[in-house]
Amino acid sequence: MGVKERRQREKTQVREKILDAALEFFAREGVEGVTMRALADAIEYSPPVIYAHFRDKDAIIRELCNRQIRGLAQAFSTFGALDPVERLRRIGYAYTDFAVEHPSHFRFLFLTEHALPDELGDDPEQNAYAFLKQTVKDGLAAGVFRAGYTDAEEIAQLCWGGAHGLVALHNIKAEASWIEWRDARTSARRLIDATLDGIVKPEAAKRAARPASRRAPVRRSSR
Amino acid sequence: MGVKERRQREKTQVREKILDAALEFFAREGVEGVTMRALADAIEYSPPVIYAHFRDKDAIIRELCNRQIRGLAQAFSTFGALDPVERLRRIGYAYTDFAVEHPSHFRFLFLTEHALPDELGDDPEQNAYAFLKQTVKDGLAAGVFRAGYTDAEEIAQLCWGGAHGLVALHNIKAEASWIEWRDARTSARRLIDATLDGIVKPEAAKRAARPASRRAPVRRSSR
DNA sequence: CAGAATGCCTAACGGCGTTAAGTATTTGAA
DNA sequence: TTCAAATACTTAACGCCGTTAGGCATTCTG
Repeated sequence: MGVKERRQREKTQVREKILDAALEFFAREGVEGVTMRALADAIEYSPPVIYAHFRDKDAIIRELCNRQIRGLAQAFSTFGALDPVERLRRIGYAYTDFAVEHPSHFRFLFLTEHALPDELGDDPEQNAYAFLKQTVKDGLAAGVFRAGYTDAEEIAQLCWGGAHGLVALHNIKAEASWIEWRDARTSARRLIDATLDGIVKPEAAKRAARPASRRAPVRRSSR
Repeated sequence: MGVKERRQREKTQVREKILDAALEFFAREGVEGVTMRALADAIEYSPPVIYAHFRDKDAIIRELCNRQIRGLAQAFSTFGALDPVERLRRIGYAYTDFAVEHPSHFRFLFLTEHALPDELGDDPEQNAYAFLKQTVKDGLAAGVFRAGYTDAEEIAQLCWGGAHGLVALHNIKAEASWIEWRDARTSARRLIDATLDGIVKPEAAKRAARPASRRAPVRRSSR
């Protein structure tokens, strides 16, 4: 009796259709471009069908964002073998790249408040932060930070904040004509470098591997 | 014939009542807590009356925010006599203090996209940015920045981004239980100090006056 | 005192997320 | 094969929202 299996398969297919349609609207027009009625139109069902697959609209967006940020968290983990300072740098770069490449996802995840998922354990966003914090702890153990920086939690927050600021502003104020925006990727990297220079000891920064590719020109323009 | 005057006076009184009520809702619940119907209830008029005073809801919020940020821009201008580096530091501190003290205003101004006012000339937000840029130019003229920092616009954006990041995250993620937030004011100051250390030459940082009050404990907790 | 202008209201429009209620269709067992 | 139960899906609605149309008083102007 493959009935159950077929039904399950059909159900996940519809679920994927919803997510596909949602992603298209979301990437193009942000969270406000995703409406349940437009979604229903796109998948050729009536609106209530969506609620058989997702608790509410927020759950759809969160699923989209979690899928993207999972990749970011995985990228973080590939930096595990590097020197702590260089690892921090790479984490920052990956974060700002994510912000520039997925502005809608970034906005939803880090520029708006939204209810947390029920299952807190395996939230990729949380994992990424935990990885950052672990990196800071490794750095503390290696004594790379300047005098006065002893609290891992605080240092992690400083690093996150340092990487976050510029891409956040760029995301929100990209249309402001009174700012002559520079390339967001390049500026973000410069800010991360400067912040790290301000936090870590000079000799630790020197000690960290600095491959030439790190300062190579970025691929695309900022918008 | 004081009729016109009286009418004008009555009109501005109603306008102020709208703004007062809006500020109360806005400060407590953010932009979503301000609804035209609730506003109408509060001022004891029907909703359409509001449209005789403001083009739309956005204009109300913008007026509230402009009033607050005007104070910030004025605070900036009092730093004009200081050494450029110290001026940058004070600008950053004032910015993050504003973010912590007026979270709803800060969120609307710097964490969400919204239409710009028609009159671009005297936008305080724009003025504040212009002041920051001028300070950077003064710093460039005094040669305080490290090698590689030559673009005033970019440096201004780095400074803004450096101050912005942590308070922005704190504003949006204050409820996230997986972050053990440190005091936002203190952390923001540390991040600003670190970023400046990374951008300006060490001797220029030393040269800048560093009053003891700058590192004094802040007045209130972060929320 | 007529006519114009103003102030203010009720009612509605079209949008949103979400839910209730009902009707087909499909399923699994008697 | 028949029949009840479960499932899939629909239309219609609820209660919000920002905003606007239309109309009734009141007030001002000449």
